[in-house]
Amino acid sequence: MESRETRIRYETRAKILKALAHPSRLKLVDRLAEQEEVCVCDLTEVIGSDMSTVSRHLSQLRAAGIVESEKRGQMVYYRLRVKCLKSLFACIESVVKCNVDEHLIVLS
Amino acid sequence: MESRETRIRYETRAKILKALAHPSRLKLVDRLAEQEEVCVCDLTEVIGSDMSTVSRHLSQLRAAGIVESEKRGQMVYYRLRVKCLKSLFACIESVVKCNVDEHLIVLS
DNA sequence: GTTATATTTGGTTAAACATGCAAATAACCA
DNA sequence: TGGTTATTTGCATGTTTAACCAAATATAAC
Repeated sequence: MESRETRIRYETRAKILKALAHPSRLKLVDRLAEQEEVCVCDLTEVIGSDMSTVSRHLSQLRAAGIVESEKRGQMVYYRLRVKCLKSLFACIESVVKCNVDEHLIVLS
Repeated sequence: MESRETRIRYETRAKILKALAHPSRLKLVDRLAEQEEVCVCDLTEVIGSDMSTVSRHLSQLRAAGIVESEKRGQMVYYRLRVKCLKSLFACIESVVKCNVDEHLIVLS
């Protein structure tokens, strides 16, 4: 017995977490946390994949409301739309630390 | 130019986020936040999927170090291993709120 | 207008994920 | 021992994801 609202709430949260749940996208967010805005070409260098791949990662972050973009000239600049990432990552890190402490190896 | 440590750090974080990035697993975490420990059978009722499916979701959360389990008798009890989920979800919620405010509909 | 640059989108392919059913385990009960 | 309950695992299936290349779009420069 679950209300439609409840279901949507969990799906919405999951969608946002999923948007963050990829090494390249985490790296993009980290890079955007250092500098107000960065163009796709610079972000592509950071990631080291094909630009089309990076563009799709950025689309996912934008669809989740984590970043926003603005085109100026022939370049597209992305910036973070969310300020609380630091506390979120602090939590993730505490999981990591706890895993390491207890020798629970998460990464294969 | 990326060190092995850096790569592993992002992969580790992504793995934890991915473990959380599913509606059923978020619901499991929410349920476990209300009560010290809950058996698989009760969690299965909360989710409403096949018990085998719920068991696999729980394995994923455990592999990421988010929950831990203990068998007592014929039942297996799961409990949260992480205490900071509240601030993590607060961040996710702030993204949701921001999205709603700006009429950026995240959910199809 | 033509050419070059930045970015996104279409198409394809391989890998990962989610799910349910059935079978395997394990513990308890009679 | 044999039967019941709780949980996990093997297997099959359909869905989603990630990646790259190539093509489309858009803007700037000449």
